[in-house]
Amino acid sequence: MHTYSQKLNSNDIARHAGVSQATVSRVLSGNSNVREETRQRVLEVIEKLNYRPNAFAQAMKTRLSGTVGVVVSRITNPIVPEVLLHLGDELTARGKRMVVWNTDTEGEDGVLNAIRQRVIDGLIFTAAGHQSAALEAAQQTGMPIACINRHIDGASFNQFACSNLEGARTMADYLIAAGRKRIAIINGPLDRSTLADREAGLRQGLHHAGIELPDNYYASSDFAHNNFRELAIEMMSQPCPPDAIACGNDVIAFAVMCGLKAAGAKVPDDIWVTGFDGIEMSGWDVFDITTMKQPLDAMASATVEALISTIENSEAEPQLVRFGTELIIRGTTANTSFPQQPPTKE
Amino acid sequence: MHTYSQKLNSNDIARHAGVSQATVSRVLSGNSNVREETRQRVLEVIEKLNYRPNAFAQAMKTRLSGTVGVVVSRITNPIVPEVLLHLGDELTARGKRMVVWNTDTEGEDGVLNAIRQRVIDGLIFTAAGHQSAALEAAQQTGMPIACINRHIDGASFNQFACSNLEGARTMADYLIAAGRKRIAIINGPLDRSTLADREAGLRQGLHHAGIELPDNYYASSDFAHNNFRELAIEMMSQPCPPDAIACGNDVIAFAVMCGLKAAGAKVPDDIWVTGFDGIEMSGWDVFDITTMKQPLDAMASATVEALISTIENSEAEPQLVRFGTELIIRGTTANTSFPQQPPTKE
DNA sequence: ATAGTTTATGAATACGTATTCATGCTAATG
DNA sequence: CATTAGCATGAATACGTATTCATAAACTAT
Repeated sequence: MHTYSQKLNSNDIARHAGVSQATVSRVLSGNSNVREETRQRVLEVIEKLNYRPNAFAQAMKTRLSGTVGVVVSRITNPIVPEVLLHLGDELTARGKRMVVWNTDTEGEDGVLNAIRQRVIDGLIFTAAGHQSAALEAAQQTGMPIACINRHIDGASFNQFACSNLEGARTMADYLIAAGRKRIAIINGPLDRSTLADREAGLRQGLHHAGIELPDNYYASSDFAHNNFRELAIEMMSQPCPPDAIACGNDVIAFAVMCGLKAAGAKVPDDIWVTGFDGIEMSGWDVFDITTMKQPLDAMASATVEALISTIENSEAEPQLVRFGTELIIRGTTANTSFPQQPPTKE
Repeated sequence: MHTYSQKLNSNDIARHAGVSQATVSRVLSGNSNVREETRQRVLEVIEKLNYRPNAFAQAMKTRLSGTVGVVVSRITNPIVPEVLLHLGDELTARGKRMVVWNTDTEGEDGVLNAIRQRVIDGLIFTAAGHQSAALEAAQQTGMPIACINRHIDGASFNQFACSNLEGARTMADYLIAAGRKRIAIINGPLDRSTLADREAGLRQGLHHAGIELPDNYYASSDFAHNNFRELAIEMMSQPCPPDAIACGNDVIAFAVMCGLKAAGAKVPDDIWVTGFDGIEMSGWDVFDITTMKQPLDAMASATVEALISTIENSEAEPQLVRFGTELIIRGTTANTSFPQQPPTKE
């Protein structure tokens, strides 16, 4: 067994500094009831001997691990690493560690064990379907929870999402204002609140403009690149194909672009395409997709802050925070003039 | 402070089962010196009361956390989530947790603290430049280390990479056999061993075929999408542009494709493009890039196995394992006939 | 049958910290 | 000046487990 032996503990520091172990502990925890002179002496010894407190002993006493779990459904979905990037930054900046589980392939055993063993102080869930044994278990055990980029009505934990409905509504308004008449929707599974809300926003915009959404202009499918690709090909093979396809997110839009390429349809000459999320890749000029950008950094920051404050003070009441989105007009749509709304936190 | 109170400890179990706490501990650790009847009785009580041992107390005694750290340089680089996916699967399957640090934006403080505090049992490093304070610190403290998708000569830890040189050599051979005459290389920073080895392999192939690599057919740059895009545009604006561009990896190839599109060059009619890595997106048909696929799952599996065995038994001597790669011919090159070598672990 | 060995168990201890309780001390209040 | 309140500190304890040591019981070999 490759372990190590801790050279120093707080007793050693105490001895060297001529104080008791309790005082060392007080210095380290920032307890104010320590004479300044004593504090300095202890800190000097700590510095000189390069002492670090034993995290496990601390965890055992405080029942806090300094670690936060993040549950993602599919880490290879390009938006996920972007979310993880911001969450990780924020957590590290606050001295927390981030452990990640990818439930799509691993299943939920890892998270469930961590919850039961209480080796994490809190849990962040990202977008996915509603059913989750881990989410239930976390709630039952009273573990602090926060959700980012997903939303469940009446939840008892903090949730941070963008204004999916309003953003999609704006997207629809934009397409309509730009003169698109035959707008189609290609979307993913509706058990994802984000996708459902966006679809609702798009439909609202169409309805408001008095535009019909015929069945043959609507398609949805499971998450698999080829599915959306095929849907796009089918969509274009109709006698009267649409002149715009609004997609539930950027990744779907990528697949749709592939399908359009295969179908020989020119973007934006023959048809416009829009996404949602504003992930990095959407700006690559093979895609160059008009999209609605989520402020992931602000959302992640708020998520972490809320989770930590829940951990530190369970009194705070749970809330749902919506973040404004930003329309980014790119090459998959031809009209670049539309009143942009600044991204705002509501 | 939102903590919890552990309802049960091993003493409770002991009392209920009519044994001592030591025996409960023995049952849990799989110690064989326990009568079968006693073991059953204890297990029943554990089951009935739904008891879980306190992980922090265990960690304090055993000096093992059950957690492994993974250091990535930039998590939004699409190959990284694929690596993390496999590493996470493998670690979870072995009952370990995976904590992730993204040093590109966070810096190395998080890892360094974890190393000094010894809250992880081992560390996995993925591809990046050579200099790393975390890698040094981990070595100094004797923490078990494994590297995946990178390689340093004479290292004192296990390393798992694919045959970058041979793979790239095969790629060059393929291009040459298919009749390409003016082969260019666009590569990233050479302090990454993977990219340096691949370039060496490409050059070796060209040299062996007696083909010159003029300066104006070689370009390298930092990792930034637009850089590679510009390089591709420049490359094509020459009086006598190349008829193939071999890129250091798939992501570079994506950017090059963007540049070629902007430059009005048709792929594969005017020019061929190849990547390396075989990441998921390379198969999307907007890209459809001919590439050399790394067996990331096997590599991740071996990495985790080696790390854990290092943790469990520090005796094993460090080794460098190379994995065979697989040529995947797609739409960015026209010739589909080339003797494929099966992916083998050497 | 007797000495020796293995097996099964419990009592006791150690891991390293945070915290409570008790205490001597200083400063403030009347 | 006497009393009180607050401050700074140490001793002792608890967190929950793994492990060592000791011991009794159950075998094995002579």
